[in-house]
Amino acid sequence: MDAVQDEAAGKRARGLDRAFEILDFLRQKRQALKPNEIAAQIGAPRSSVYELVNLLLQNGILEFTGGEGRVYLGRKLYFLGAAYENHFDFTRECEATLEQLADETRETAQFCMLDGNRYTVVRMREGARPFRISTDVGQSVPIPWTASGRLLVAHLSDQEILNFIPPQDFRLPNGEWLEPQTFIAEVRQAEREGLFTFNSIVDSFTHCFAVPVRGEEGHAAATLCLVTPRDDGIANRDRYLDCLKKAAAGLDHAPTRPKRG
Amino acid sequence: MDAVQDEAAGKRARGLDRAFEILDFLRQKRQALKPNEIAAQIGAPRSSVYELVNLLLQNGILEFTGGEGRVYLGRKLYFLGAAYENHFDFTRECEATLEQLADETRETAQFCMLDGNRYTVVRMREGARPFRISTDVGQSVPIPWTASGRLLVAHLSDQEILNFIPPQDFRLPNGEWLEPQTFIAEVRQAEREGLFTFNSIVDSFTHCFAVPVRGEEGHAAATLCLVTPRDDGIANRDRYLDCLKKAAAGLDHAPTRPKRG
DNA sequence: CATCCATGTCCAATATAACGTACATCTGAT
DNA sequence: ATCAGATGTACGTTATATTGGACATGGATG
Repeated sequence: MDAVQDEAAGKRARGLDRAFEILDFLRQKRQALKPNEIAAQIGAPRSSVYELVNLLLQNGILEFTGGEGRVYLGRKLYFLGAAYENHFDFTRECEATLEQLADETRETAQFCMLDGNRYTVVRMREGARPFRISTDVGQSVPIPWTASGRLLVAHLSDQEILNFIPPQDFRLPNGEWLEPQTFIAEVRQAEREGLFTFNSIVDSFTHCFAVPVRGEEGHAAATLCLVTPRDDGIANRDRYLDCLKKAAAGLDHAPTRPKRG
Repeated sequence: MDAVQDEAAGKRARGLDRAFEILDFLRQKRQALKPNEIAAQIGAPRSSVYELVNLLLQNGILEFTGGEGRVYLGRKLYFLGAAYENHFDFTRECEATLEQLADETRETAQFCMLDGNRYTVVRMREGARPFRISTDVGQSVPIPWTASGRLLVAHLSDQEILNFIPPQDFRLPNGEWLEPQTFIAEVRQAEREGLFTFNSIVDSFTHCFAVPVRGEEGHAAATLCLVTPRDDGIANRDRYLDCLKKAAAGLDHAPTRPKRG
């Protein structure tokens, strides 16, 4: 379930890698955990985890919270993240764009990016009739499960895509197997059309629309999405896509443009 | 100028510590740097820095940006920081409070916290007549230079304060030496009164007001501040302090209250 | 009471990470 | 052309970080 980067068996893990594995794990769990639980759930030696957790605590990267020795992500990470956000200043424009999209369509609008080799919703604006959205902000999910995923890897070659996406991520949440070649065909189609839409794979009642937000290098640095009830989505398809494209045009080149420097 | 944590000379540094030293350094500089520059400026072996930078790049903790092999904080840090912000959900209330403060006083309002053993402005709302504020958001500065600093260490014993604050931080920006005992006396006074105000040490034309925002443990987890022209500040002292105290009361216990869990 | 498990600490063995040094380019100055 | 500095790479040495396992504790269970 974890440990994607284990190259060979029986090798010692580097402290740095384990440390960030711990941080990522806490982010996924979204709750404070005891060092012991962390060790057990990520399959790392307990003594190593205790050592690393203590180091991270000293650095303010982790913090005690929730009692009983539980730890969670620390304030220092917030400061570092804020510095990133400040440098690549996309938040303000992004927020305004989502607002406008939600106003125009009354549907749920999302701003999405890659998180390593997975997909994540960076910001979301709920629509007029909020329903239970299947993926929360900050949760990272397999790329093939999402419409945006087709766009976010479109700049890679077929082989690079296969190397990039963990093989098990082609197993869909309903248990079905998505042929990588099928996925790649959809990627190429999405690339040509500059959009991708489908009935959600993750749930059974929504339709998803995604368009690319292009960064400095010209490929999709992010996506804008609408998540709609299936009937609504199909009925308003053209209008929704129009709104999305206009919105994306306003953000293009912005997500990777530094404010200064 | 750096390397506060060097215990004994001639010792090897731990990779993790160096890594976070690099991250913190980039945050301070607020710009992309070449690995070589980083090594030179933090006084670390070049080969070590190159190795660590490459590791951090692989993890998405650092990113290439600015060309010429320059690196800066990466997207992964943004995600981790967002998870922290989501867990300790203070941003929304904080933003609203600063807005209100700025409206009521027309002065610059700040929300400040400790960053390790230094002070940093987490969020700021500019007042009606924006002047050049001496400390930007995200820059960390010595605790003794700030009004908030008196409040943020008030829960520590005298000895703990002396151990906590790096000795060189008692050297003020104008070159004067602030006696630690004088500082501690001010801390105790601030603790009794539940506020601290003074003419800024950092510049020569502002007056600073600070009140504590109390966290779960009952001590100052953060502060709210007003930075005003000296005349204005002295003329409106009582009203400003009133606004600050009301605002802080609205945030009390909030900064460390988890949204869930 | 005896057992079991979860939790945390301590310690020695050894795989390896951090470091110094040498080397290869490239650029600009003299 | 020659030199000096800045930048990045490669590699062997050695200090040490990672690890497994022993040990201690406390709560729950039978």
